[in-house]
Amino acid sequence: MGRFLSTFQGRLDSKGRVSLPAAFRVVLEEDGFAGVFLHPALEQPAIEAGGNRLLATIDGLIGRFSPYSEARDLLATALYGQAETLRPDPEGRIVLPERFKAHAGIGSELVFVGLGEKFRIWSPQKFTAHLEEATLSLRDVRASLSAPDGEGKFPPVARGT
Amino acid sequence: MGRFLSTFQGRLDSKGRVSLPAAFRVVLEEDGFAGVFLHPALEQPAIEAGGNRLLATIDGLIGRFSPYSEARDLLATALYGQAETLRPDPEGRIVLPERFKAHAGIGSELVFVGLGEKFRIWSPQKFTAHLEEATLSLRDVRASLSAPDGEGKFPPVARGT
DNA sequence: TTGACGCCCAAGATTTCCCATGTTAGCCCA
DNA sequence: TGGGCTAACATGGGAAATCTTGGGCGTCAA
Repeated sequence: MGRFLSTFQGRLDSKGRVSLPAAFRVVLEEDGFAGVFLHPALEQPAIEAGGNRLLATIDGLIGRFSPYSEARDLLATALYGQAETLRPDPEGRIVLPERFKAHAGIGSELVFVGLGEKFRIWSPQKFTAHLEEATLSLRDVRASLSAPDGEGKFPPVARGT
Repeated sequence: MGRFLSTFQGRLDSKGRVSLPAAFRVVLEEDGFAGVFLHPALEQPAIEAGGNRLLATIDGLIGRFSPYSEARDLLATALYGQAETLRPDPEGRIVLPERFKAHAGIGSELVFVGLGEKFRIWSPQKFTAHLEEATLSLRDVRASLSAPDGEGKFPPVARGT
């Protein structure tokens, strides 16, 4: 299954529309999702977006808690309540809700960054800064890859698909 | 099947009507429910609402307790006894019973918050506070996902599809 | 008669759709 | 290998369809 790869620049037109990168639209269609699912990133001033795969991840997270449990309600509020599904117009453009633009500090320009099963939308400046920081942290991760298990800042974790 | 997603603002007009967000009406129709089912939230000053799926969840919850058990009576009283089914007018508006508005502290403005299989109706102020709490616990969950087993507010969960 | 409620109609404001125009990238052929 | 040609994309706007809101009426019931 295709992945979201590479980064693309975009600009909001006078009506607030941006076209999703064609490469990303292809992945979304493969994924069989009619539209894009978006939610604010937890720890970053960015928007996360994706299709069914992303949605399934979230469903999985919420679905572990039983209905009417406190944990479930809180998670659903933070994830579903802040999320949005947008349908691109026939040309593949979407309009970002004001709330998202505010969270990500997006003005008239933005950047789409592929992360494999999902992608992020950033303001160019914020992304540049984030990238720099990420590059630094990456060294630590890399170091932990070659260190014996259990050492390093990033403990290795088992992962499923 | 569609989910209730995102949050919407609403306002009561001079007759006490609010329009249900169009996106939510679509989900309710898909769900095949003629109207909206509402009941006061158990732990929060908010109203919970939904369609057949919500009803099924409630049935399941109550069904777990044996007939004539105290727990069952309590739940049934709280969930069914306080509930109400409203039918939107041709424009998709409903009138909230006074009792609900009182429970949720709703004045003339309110917020609809999608939670997947159901949605909640809050007073804007109360919701803002609740959202903050929800966001914090989401961070905890995220932390517990990457933390060593057994730590964090939320129990560790297995990963993988 | 008065008030609550349901239905109908009428704007206004958005959002969605449709079409037209630059641009870019890839391709074919001389 | 250079020069078009064509197909896909990204854009810009205008037109049409939706949604949200605010009232007007008529009905039913207290």
